[in-house]
Amino acid sequence: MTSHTPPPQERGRRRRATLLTAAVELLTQGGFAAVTHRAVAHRAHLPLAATTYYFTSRDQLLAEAFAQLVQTELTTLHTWITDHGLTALADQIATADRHRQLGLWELYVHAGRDPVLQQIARRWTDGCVHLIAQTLAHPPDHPRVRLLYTTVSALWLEQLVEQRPVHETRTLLTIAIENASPPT
Amino acid sequence: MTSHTPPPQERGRRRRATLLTAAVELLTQGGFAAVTHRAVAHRAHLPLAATTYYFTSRDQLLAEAFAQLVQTELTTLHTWITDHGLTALADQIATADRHRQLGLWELYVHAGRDPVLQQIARRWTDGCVHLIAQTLAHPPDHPRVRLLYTTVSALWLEQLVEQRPVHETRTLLTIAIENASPPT
DNA sequence: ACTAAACTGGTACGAGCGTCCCACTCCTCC
DNA sequence: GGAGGAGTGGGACGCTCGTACCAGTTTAGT
Repeated sequence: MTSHTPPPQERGRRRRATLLTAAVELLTQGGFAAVTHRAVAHRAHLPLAATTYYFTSRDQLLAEAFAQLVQTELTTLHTWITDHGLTALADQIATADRHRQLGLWELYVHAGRDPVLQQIARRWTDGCVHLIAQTLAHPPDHPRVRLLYTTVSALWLEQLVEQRPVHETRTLLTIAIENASPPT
Repeated sequence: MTSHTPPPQERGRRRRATLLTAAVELLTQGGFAAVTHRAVAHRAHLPLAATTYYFTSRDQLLAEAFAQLVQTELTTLHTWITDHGLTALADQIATADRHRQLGLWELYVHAGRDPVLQQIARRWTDGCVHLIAQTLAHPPDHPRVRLLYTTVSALWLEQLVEQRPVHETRTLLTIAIENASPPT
């Protein structure tokens, strides 16, 4: 199994999914280095060899975990924004599972060194931009939308890493959204 | 030597510095995981045991390397901005050593999991904000300055990781700077 | 000149890693 | 119901890692 062809049997597919979930969980808890074959297998309650049976290499496992993480994160963000609006994002950032987010960013930065991951990283950015454009009812390729996303993501990362008081982030976020909504 | 007291002898201090430089270089080339005792020692042309003699642990070595990296990066940025101005930053980002920058960001994200590194990360942000405030002749605690820094850093990271066309980054950067300079 | 501390460098240890191997069992399809 | 592929799981290999050890050498202070 060199490429990614899903296992033909039902149980195999389930096992593969279990491993992937375990990998994502480990990634979001201990970051990057925590995703080892043994740790994944142990967490999934499967023997070690299952990891190499369903994934050709650790890199492939990580890439798929990243893709899945991005996917779920996008849908989570989508429902949150439609429910609470953009400005309340600061609270979402403060509330959300820190380690999960850190794992996501860790992989994002790592994507700079790996073309496969880079593609997934772009998909993430595009997804977020699309999401914001939808919320603001702007065309998705509008530079201001693009800029707003960039700013929001940076605020997010900064809050995540440096853990400054939340109200600062909220203030900055408000200004950023104002900037993105030019005189109508 | 549990804490960080500089070696009393001249040669010792030189060796310690050599090791630190080697660690920074490795960090900027292979990222994070590349900074092992053996790799550092080999690069510094010193025996393995020198690393554990001058640094209590790998964590300490990494922390000091991060601090040094932040320091030099800040001064580099300072001279570049005073020479070429803020808008030309996009070119700087495109020109600069990608791996070096990636290493820096890698550690930045990792700082979210480590209080010691977190402090250094804050110092970095504060330094950059101070720098931008100086350039724009604004008070350093002005929210717009703070926001501009955040946006710039995000553009920087995005360009670094996703490697999109540079002119996009330049466009966004220009808008961001406009936003930060309100109607005077 | 002598002593104590700083320093040196080769080596060893135990652990964890990715990956591979292989005898075995189960399932599916003819 | 038998063959063959899919799946299973225990173990092993070769490697690198952080760290510790220690006999020896250099240096600084008296």
